[in-house]
Amino acid sequence: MRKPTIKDVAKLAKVSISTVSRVMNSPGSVIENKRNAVLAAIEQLEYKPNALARGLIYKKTNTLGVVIPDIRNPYYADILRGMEDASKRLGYNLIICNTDRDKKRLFSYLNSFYERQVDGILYTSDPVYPDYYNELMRLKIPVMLVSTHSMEYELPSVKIDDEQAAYDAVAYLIASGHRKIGMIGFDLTDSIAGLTRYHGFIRALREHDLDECKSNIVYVNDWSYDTPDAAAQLMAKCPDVTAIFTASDELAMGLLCYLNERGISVPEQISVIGFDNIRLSHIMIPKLTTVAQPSYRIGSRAVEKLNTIIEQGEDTVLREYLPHEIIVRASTRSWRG
Amino acid sequence: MRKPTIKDVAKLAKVSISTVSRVMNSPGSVIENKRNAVLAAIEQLEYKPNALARGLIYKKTNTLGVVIPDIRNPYYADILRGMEDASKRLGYNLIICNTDRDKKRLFSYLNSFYERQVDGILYTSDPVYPDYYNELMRLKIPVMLVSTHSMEYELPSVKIDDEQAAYDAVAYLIASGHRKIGMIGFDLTDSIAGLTRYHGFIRALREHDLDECKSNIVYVNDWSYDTPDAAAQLMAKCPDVTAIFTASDELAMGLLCYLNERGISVPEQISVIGFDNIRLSHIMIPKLTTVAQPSYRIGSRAVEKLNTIIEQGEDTVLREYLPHEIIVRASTRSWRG
DNA sequence: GTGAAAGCGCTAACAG
DNA sequence: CTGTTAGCGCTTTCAC
Repeated sequence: MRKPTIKDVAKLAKVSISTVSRVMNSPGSVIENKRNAVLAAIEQLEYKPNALARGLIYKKTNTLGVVIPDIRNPYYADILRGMEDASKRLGYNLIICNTDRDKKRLFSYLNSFYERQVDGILYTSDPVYPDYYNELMRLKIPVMLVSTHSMEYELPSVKIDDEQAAYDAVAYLIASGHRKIGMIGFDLTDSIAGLTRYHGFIRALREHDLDECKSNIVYVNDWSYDTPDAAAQLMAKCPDVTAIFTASDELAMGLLCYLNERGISVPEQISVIGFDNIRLSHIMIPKLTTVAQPSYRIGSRAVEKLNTIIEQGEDTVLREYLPHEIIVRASTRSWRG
Repeated sequence: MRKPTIKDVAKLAKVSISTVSRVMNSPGSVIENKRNAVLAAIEQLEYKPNALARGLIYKKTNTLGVVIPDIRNPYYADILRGMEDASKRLGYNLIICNTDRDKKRLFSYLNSFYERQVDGILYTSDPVYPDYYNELMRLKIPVMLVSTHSMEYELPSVKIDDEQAAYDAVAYLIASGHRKIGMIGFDLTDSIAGLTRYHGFIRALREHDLDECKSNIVYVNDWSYDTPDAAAQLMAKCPDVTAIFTASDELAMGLLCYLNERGISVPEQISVIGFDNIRLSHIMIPKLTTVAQPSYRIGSRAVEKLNTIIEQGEDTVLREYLPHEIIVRASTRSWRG
């Protein structure tokens, strides 16, 4: 029942283990009849090289570690899928870990990545706080920030321009004639999905002389499952809004649900624009207008970049921004002031 | 920049590498002052043992491989989350692979699992076809079937009783007074989520003398993203149904979307009951009645079972069934015949 | 108690 | 071209 090793193959093929090793790594350097004997033995024993032993020597495991807040969040699931496909293409396997944005959990996983000698780390969780950065540096393992970035530190990243994307969403609403606009955003302590999108919202308002809307905003912690509750808070705060921008499609779905229950029709009475373009957004009621992130591409691009860093030591572009796009569907309409 | 090894620690602590090894594995057997010296050296160098080297010796990698159709499917995402939490608790890491239900892709990943010496495999994809079974057996690695099972082969599994769950869903509709019932199901070639739920549907009809509804069914291949399309097909086939059972919540969401566009109100004109109880089902419009699978628990239980098989060689219960439950929300109502 | 040495499975000089 | 040998980093006898 023991798995066959290179020795077993060598014995069966009546050659030395180095010859077996050669037929696997540089077949041309082995004379044909011996090579065939080895190949036959490999076939017969169903031999497959032990990746641990190889990894020990090559100091390369072809494994990437990924830390992600929660795989159940469809936005991250899309990114992960992009990572996975690119990884398969480039010969890596992914060790995926959910951090729940918890520091202990994150550090514990990073430690495990180190021990397992992963070739690189895909960091898709939270901004990079100073102590996180230190921990990451201690590991001496290439890191790629995904859907997050850092201006303080020289860490490579792939993401969209969140500030601009939020700006575009709100500007779209304004261009459609809306003058009373609200927002459901993520906590401002989240400097990536929270603060930046808030900034985009504010900038759009200011540039269009709508400063009075500045306080029409409600925040949720991370990926709240009580999204209708956030909607309720916002509507209590500013009942007269005609359009709402949400920082995620989940939030938008909760909002849609809340408005529907209150008998407020979308988009007739209130327009809603989401963020992310998750796969379900086109079967929401009504179909959701949203700013699309190239989530899958963010994931795959991140792996590609990480791979070039692993192989070449560095990459040309440090902070890479992928284009976002507004997908107009049925949840928004123009407002006849 | 090289990672410190046990040798570095030994040198710094002025002891042999065996002593270092001992303080890590049986600290009691090392005299105190030496132990402290070693501990100090470990601290100073930030030394962490190389899991590859250890794995080579112990023949245990504390890694589990999981094959799953598509991580973007929220049902599987929930299962994965359960797996992940249990894995963390039990000291494993997960290598997650999306198969897209593609045989080549699956086999390629299984092969990679073998080479990487994973301690066990979580198989959450497709029924176990004969050639899949053979491949699995060749690996000589413990396998756990998750949300799928096999009656032909002696493979351990964790899932719900799909036939009964579907039966219960349909029986619930019937008990609510519905007599014209339709179903959107998965392809019957899918012996797990397709065939069994179809059987449950049929049995419920037969036991309640509703055989005339037997053909009110439409099938989709796997997790179709054109769920509204399937809904359209069903409504064309049997426009007079008053209740529809869908084999997944995604399908239900697509149906809800389609019905809404056609101006057919749910549940007033048509009741809808889904399957899975994904996290979003409680913010659908209307909130979805569904048969809940304990998805998270299925994932965590699977890891627990696999762990006992890995550690003890076998488990008490081979095929384990977890309870399902009907969650009544707003998408169904009783029918006054 | 502790160091020397063998070995996990494999690759990579190094001779021949 | 191919076998022998020396490791990769760590654990584990086996003597001392």
